[in-house]
Amino acid sequence: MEQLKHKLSMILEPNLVKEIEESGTMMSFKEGDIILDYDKNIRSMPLVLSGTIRVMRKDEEGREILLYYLSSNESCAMAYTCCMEARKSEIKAIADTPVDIIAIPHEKLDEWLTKYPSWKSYIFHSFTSRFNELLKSLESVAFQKLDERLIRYLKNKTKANGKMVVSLSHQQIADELGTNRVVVSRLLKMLENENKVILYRNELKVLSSL
Amino acid sequence: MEQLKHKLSMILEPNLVKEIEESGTMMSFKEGDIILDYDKNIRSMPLVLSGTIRVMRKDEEGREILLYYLSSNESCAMAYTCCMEARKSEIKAIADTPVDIIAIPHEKLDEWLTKYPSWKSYIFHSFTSRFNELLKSLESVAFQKLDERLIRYLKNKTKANGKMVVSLSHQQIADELGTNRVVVSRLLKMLENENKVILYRNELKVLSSL
DNA sequence: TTTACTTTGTAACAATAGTTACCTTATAAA
DNA sequence: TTTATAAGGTAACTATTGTTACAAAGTAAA
Repeated sequence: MEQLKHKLSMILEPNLVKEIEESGTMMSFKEGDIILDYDKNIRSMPLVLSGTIRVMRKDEEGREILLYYLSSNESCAMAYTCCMEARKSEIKAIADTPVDIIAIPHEKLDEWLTKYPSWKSYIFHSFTSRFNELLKSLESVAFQKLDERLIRYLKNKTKANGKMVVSLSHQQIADELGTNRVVVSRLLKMLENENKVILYRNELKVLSSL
Repeated sequence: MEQLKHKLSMILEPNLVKEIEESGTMMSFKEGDIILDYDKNIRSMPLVLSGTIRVMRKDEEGREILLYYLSSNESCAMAYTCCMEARKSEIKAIADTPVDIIAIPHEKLDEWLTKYPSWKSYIFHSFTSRFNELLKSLESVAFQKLDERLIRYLKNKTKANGKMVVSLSHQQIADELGTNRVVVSRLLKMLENENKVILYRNELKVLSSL
């Protein structure tokens, strides 16, 4: 709780931090836990205290795509809009590492917007960040070849999680990139031959040369 | 001006409409005019009264991508975030048809957010819409083949502009889809053979069978 | 009416990505 | 330890998209 106070006080005004403490709910998740799922009602917005959350979206044909990662002090703009408009979740949020969050009840989201200027800036800043992440993804998918996208993916992943080991099977990586396993194996093997990664079973290590 | 009043009063509260009239600036653009350009300071946010605006973004390598179209009563979330954070434009907005807008000065954007609930809903709703447009684009680029993307593009374009004629060269279409001219010519010719479009020079007509 | 320029059509080929099939090697379960 | 299952490696092939080159036709300028 002290950790929370300290982290948030860097960006939010004291009275607001106090209110967050009072009305927010601290929650912890272990790696792989589903924090939000499709079609559930969203009644609160998660604010990440520590760890990394992976946010996915599913299209009409059931194909999933990775939207972005949320790390410390970030919050989910998509969850926010769902809360505000009382819509069901169109996203899934999964703990990519062990995660601590504080869940803000939806009534407060709106109330604080008019009450605390720092909350307003924080929320709009959050929207801007998510927009930019999405735009970068869009550019990546539109213009980059798969090998470049894979490299970008691995870099993002290691950066978000703060460790150089990516604990995923080739199949899982393929799913997140929207391609298939054989292609990922092929490209990863090439990266290994270029001494940019080391491959293990269900795991790979990203080297600094990547 | 009466047209403006009527359109906005459907979604915004009367006092706010009055304020918009007082502090907003009406502007008209003809097809092809640049409404906002990269690296310019954005001091106001456009709210579209009539016509269609095409919003583009350029990546580091100078490649442009189509983000979305804005039609009647819509506003540009990207411009909004730029205004709020006093950043330079990262987008370009072009009149896709003759366009009337009302430009809202940036001081008001923030002020109204706390003052008028309907403005707050309107802005958040606008963010949500733009998010969803981007997500659809992302899904389209990630999962659809080029022929499907071209069809989606033509449908969007005709829907946004309200006419079945698309007045663009194959080269311009290729640029917006991030591919090259020969590919577009090839695919358009196939669509013509399937009686889904009719091709002319610098123009094509979308048929109802598309 | 020449001339120059732009747009479109098309063929031939190259590069990239996706698919199928099958094998080897870990790992977990019985 | 045997067996079953999951993960990864690789080859061969197909499909899709991108590239180059060139011809034909339309349009605008001289």
